[in-house]
Amino acid sequence: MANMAQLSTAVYQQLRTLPTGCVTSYGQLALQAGYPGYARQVGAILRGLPHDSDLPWHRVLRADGRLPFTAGTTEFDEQKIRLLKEGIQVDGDRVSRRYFRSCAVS
DNA sequence: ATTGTGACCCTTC
DNA sequence: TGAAGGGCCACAA
Repeated sequence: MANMAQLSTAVYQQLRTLPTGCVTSYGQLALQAGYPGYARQVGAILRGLPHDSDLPWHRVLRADGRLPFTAGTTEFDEQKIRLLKEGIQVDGDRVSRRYFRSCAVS
């Protein structure tokens, strides 16, 4: 089990540290927040974010690098635009893995 | 108590 | 690369 209240808090805090130009996955985010195995709940949390939130929700993708929304939907376009605006190359409905959290030099 | 439902993930072909 | 199958966990009905 887990206290969802602090899970969301931990997730918010963790997400806040994700630098511009970097992306991560739901699973990684959950892990870094201290809740391994809670990827789905992370999704549920982001789903509940107000549309005008300051948090970089768009930097969270699936583990395989694809966007979580079906191509064509407004949500999909919104996220894609935000990513491109940060200089993250989006190829169709996915992003190259090198953008994943090791923004550090390679 | 059971069942279905996700902005999910991983291992194996 | 990509599909399939199974695992995962909180929540609502």
